[in-house]
Amino acid sequence: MRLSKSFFTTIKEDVKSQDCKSGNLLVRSGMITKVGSGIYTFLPLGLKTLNKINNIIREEMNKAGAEELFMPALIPTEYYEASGRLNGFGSDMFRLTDRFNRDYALGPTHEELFASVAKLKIKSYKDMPFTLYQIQNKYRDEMRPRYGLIRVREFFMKDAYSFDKDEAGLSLSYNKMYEAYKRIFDRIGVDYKIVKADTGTMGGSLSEEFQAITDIGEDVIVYCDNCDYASNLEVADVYEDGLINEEELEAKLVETPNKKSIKDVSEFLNVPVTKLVKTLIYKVDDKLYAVLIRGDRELNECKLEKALNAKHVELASGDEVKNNTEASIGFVGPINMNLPIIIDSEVENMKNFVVGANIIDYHYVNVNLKDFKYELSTDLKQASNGDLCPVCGSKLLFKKGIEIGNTFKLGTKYSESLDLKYTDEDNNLKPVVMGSYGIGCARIMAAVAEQNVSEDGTVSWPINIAPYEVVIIPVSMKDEEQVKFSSELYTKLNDNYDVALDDRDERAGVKFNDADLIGAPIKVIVGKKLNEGTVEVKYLDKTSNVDINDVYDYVTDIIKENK
RNA sequence: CGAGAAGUAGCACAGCUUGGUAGUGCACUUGGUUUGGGACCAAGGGGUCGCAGGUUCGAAUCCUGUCUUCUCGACCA
Repeated sequence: MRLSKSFFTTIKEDVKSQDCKSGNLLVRSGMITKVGSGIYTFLPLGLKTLNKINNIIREEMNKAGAEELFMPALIPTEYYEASGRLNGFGSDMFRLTDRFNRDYALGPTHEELFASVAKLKIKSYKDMPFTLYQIQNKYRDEMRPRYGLIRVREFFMKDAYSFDKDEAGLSLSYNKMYEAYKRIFDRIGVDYKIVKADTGTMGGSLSEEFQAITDIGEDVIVYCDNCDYASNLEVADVYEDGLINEEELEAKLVETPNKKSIKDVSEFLNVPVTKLVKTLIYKVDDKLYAVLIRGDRELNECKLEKALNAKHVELASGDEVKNNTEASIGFVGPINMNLPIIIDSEVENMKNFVVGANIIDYHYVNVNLKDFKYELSTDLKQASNGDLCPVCGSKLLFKKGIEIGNTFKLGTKYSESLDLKYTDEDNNLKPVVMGSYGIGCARIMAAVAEQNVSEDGTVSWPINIAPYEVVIIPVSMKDEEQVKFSSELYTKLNDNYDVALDDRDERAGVKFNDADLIGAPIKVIVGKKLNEGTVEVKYLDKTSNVDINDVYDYVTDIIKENK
């Protein structure tokens, strides 16, 4: 593209409307522009990158045997009624009515429609497996859109579903998508980690997320450098201390005046915090529970929610604790507790520990499991700094990530609620076994930008998704030789590559700055040294003087090597 | 949804307290000088001050309502 003839517009200063580096860069470089809260237009430059991302996704999906289709965003609400999710989405779903007062939604997700499409084909076990996908807009009425393209209300998503007759088939389909996802993200050039993730309230047996590593990530990922272990914090396992071999003593009441915190009690009684067990009163869907966990641990609310199959959990207020136990915060404990008790599995391995006495200003020491009854023991620990890898025992590391992809073994949850069944070899009706696979297309763009923005607010795009692979800059448009050479090189390169020729009648500084803003990985600067027979080629941070007869090969070699 | 803040030219802002008919920088137009990292000088163009109502001789400014946007929190298949 000749920039003089292009819809190309950049903004010199930071924009106030953006709250992160990538949003600022994307707006300043003229790739996107904001229309409303969480709603964006993709300008020609931005659409080039988005299309490149989408093409890579398409190529790899097709290679993996998935077939593309296209569904509407405007969906009659009957589809969501049938699956029972109309209320589940609540106000996250954009709803509207037509002129006859019929109800519609802007689809937040398309499980229902995929299932109804699959029904067209699936009658017998012989009709599977197959995988369908689309790249389409999704609509979610987010409470608070933010971070440029990262949390928006209308967004592009590649969603795919696999349909199999059994778990074994699902595993094969799943692995194909998993491998395709790795190739997609590798080709795009995003820095990512694959982590174990929450299977949510939707059930399903395995969920893995592809997380782009950035500081503005909304998820925390936990990983190990020594082995492959990586997990979303929500479900991260922690290395658990084993059974303590101690003779069980008799529980004893001790006075601990005004010692409420774990630290205070530990110091006052002179016992290590790992000998303490704290009792947290949680409100789980309006029902109160006492939850026990070792003194130095934090509780993972996501795990608690799952363990109790609850919709919402929160710590009970001070008043709620007072009104429902014999004590107040700091002194509640499992003995003489009238609320149901849940314990973290690690507590099972402890002996002679300290707990609140359920009497203000008292604790029990030498407490053992036999001293109280509990309903459930399960892993409730939040991984935190200093914890060890549950697989190899090395130190766990933490980073923030943005979810850019998700692969999920859904199983039969949806096929059952959506009545998607087939006849098997023995003439029995069985639910189809499904997998779901999503990618946030434009979110990748934001994540990559976030990862590659430099201090001065410019960017260098990975070559496979750069809007332009090469920018050619004739330094002076008054120099006929520069103009001529640039134009010839442009014509030659542009046949096979995506090239911008900055033939605008601008000062060199303006062109250099704009080139940095649009982030072309290769810059060819045609300047003074042209009459000595060389031009400058800048790739990443390296600048080389290249003979004008070799430039074409030099540039094409860089592209070929890095694609 | 709770708490807070802001809407004035394409962008970033001042003016508002103390009402008198709109301003600065960038961008834009024209002319000139410049020309390897966002040039300079000069002259211009562009705004029903978010919207609606009220007070007043007179409202960007005061009052009421409303819409939108942003920040923090809660929420997030």
